[in-house]
Amino acid sequence: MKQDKETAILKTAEEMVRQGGYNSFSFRSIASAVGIKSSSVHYHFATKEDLGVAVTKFYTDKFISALGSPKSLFENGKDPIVKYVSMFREALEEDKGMCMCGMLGAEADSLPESVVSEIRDFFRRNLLWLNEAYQVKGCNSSQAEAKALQAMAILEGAMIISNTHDDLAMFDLSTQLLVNS
Amino acid sequence: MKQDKETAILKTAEEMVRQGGYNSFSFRSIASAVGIKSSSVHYHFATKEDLGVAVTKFYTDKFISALGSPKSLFENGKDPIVKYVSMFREALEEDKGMCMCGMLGAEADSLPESVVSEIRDFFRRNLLWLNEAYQVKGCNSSQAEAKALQAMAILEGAMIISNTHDDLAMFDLSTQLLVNS
DNA sequence: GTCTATAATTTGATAGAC
DNA sequence: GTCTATCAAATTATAGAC
Repeated sequence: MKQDKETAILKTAEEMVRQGGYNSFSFRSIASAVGIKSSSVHYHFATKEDLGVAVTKFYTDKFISALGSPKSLFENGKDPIVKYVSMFREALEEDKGMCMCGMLGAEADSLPESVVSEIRDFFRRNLLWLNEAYQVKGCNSSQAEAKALQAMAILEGAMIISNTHDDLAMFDLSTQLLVNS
Repeated sequence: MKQDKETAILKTAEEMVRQGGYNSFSFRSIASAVGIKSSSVHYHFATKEDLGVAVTKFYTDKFISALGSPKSLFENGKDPIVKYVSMFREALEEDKGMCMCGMLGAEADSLPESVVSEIRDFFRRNLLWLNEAYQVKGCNSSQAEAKALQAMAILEGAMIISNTHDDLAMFDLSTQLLVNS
């Protein structure tokens, strides 16, 4: 696997944000984890805001890519919503903490506007995906839009509760309505 | 309204946590907002962990008290779930940011265990309330337990999404299944 | 690209006067 | 209870050598 320093920095930042939020990572802690000095992190990302924007884009692109298209999932006999739920579940299971944009969305009031803009882009793209998924499953456009938002809310909330209690069963019970329908 | 310094500190801390999380408040920022010096804040709460525990208890007690009992709400012709949803909505509307324990729950992996324990207590007491509410509305014990958890998840997630977009309509659409049933 | 060194600020926390 | 004064550590960020 290709692993240049820039990617290593982004991966480390992602992990730290998902466990403790925007204020829980520092240039030094990332540098230390990657095996370089903090000034070298600044070489790749001039300011914390720049790094915040970059890691949010990094996370969103990776997440959307891993999903595939709702239509092709459906055509292969897989329920795209079940797939979507399992993506969140795996993130919890691997002990990586919260959905990064759920975490940052909670902190939005205290974050730079450029970062908030990227968080919104995460939700916009994910809601589009879910909307398409519900239409593939037979919903009309207006039903699909509402269901997409409701699914997103359930998943973000389920992550919070499950993360707090370190209990995957709470995630499963919270999201069972999404999986059985 | 009685407003001793200790309460003023807790109120300020609550507001800051709800907007930016555990790492977004400092002894100095609280002191400045309350009109005292940081050493005086330390007089009331020796360590940040102590203050974190205290503000979480403060928030939970206030939240539960404001709810009233599901049974008496129901007997007065009010749907306890509708009341519960409106409590979260008002918090968003007054621009106070996230549910404090939703915020802290997201950050749980990086918080002192004593604080995490209080966050869990918030969820435990709220899930008990919701459980009772659904039983009052006619659910059996097992249905009520699942519905309580699902309602909590929807509300926490709806707050994240609505907070990110600064858009109450997204909260309303996310939670409409709770209100219409 | 990475390093050393350092600046300027903020942080949690303490000692001791009043 | 609140203050002044202070500390040690951590923070974001920059300058300049290699």
